[in-house]
Amino acid sequence: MKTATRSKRRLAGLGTRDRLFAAAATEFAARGFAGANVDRIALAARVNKAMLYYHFKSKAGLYQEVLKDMFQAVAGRVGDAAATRSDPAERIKALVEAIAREAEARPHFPAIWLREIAEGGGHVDKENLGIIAKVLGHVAAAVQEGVATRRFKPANPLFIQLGIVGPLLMFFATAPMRRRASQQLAFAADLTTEQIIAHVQRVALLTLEGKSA
Amino acid sequence: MKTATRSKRRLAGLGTRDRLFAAAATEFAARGFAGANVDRIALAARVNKAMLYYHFKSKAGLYQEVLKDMFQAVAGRVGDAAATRSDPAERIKALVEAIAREAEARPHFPAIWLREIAEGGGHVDKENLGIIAKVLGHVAAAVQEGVATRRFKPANPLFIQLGIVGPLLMFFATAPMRRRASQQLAFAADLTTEQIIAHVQRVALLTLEGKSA
DNA sequence: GTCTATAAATAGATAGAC
DNA sequence: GTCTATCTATTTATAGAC
Repeated sequence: MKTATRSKRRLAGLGTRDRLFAAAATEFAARGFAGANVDRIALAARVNKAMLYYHFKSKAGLYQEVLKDMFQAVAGRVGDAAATRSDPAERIKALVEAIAREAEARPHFPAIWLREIAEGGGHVDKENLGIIAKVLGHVAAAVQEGVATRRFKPANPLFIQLGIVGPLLMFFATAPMRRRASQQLAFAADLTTEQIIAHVQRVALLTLEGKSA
Repeated sequence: MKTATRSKRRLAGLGTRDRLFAAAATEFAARGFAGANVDRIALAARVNKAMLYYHFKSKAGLYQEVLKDMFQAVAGRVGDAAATRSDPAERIKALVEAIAREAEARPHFPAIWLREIAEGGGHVDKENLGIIAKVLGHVAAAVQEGVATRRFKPANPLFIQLGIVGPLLMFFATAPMRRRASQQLAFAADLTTEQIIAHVQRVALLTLEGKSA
């Protein structure tokens, strides 16, 4: 199926504002904020460019909406996952799955997040920074409780977080590149979300439960 | 020390071409290819803008030089590390350290690499793609040998690679963000390269040696 | 190799009609 | 809410003198 067709289908039934939003998320993920082009966004949304300014005020305003939506969605899913498990190990596993599922639900999320990291969080306002800190807080709490009950060895929560988010973001973001090189790299082809989830969960728990250095 | 002073010191003694190159690497890392500005690069290099075109032909040409230098340096260091160890576990550890040391030596490397991943490798030409594949090949070879001698459990080399590169890139790239939030996040402050190296080495070996799923 | 001046294109944003 | 036409600023790139 051609890209235009796929994007047409994804846009079907959405109102003008939502179509602009969806097209913008894709454009920002593919090209970054500076590389994104409002003409292209409007074209992809099949909406007049002026509507973009009518609904979002500016390119920057549109980007902020995309960022906010993304962070809130991730934090929401992670918060739910953490709230419904009491066992620290189960909670870590649920956190991993929550992040991975969100990357599936919002395909623009990994690329945009990687770019924000590369940028040093330049576009991340205080509200979004708080959301990120909350996610890290969930990880830290699970680690701390596991350590308190001797189920985990002491570990820096940031390292645990990096060991979860880093591989997940890279896995999803490299999907197009891997597809392109799949002829040469057999083991890099046809990997599923389930597989990466299981792997990252296993690594996280081995790290927390395994013998220390 | 102010930024201007630091950059002035870093540029001291370099020729025009090298100063442009150094300034460009910093600019591309901070803003990405699209966000980078040739006027700003020339200003930071304290060189006339026309010299940029004289030496590099275009903004894109300059970026390609930076990319090529970066990939070759990483691949070189990783290749050396792999060549001088026979034990698979030692080789994995050496690979981790090689990548981390390169991130220290070329501070622009993590951000640029993260951006290229986010972009789906759009600027990565065939030569550079080959270099990346070679690094992944070193990881795959070490994994395979370890499995053959029963020291490692079977594992997908790509997942091992993601578990090494993902956390390392994130660690170095988030350094500025972490510094900004260090008041709120005690455990995220004052982490050293040695610590992240030791951690990633440990995780990689636990993953390869630990009990499977 | 170095610089000034400027061409040429791109792209964000808005006015104003409907 | 929607669209056309256009303004304006920015920015890559080059011509040509020294």
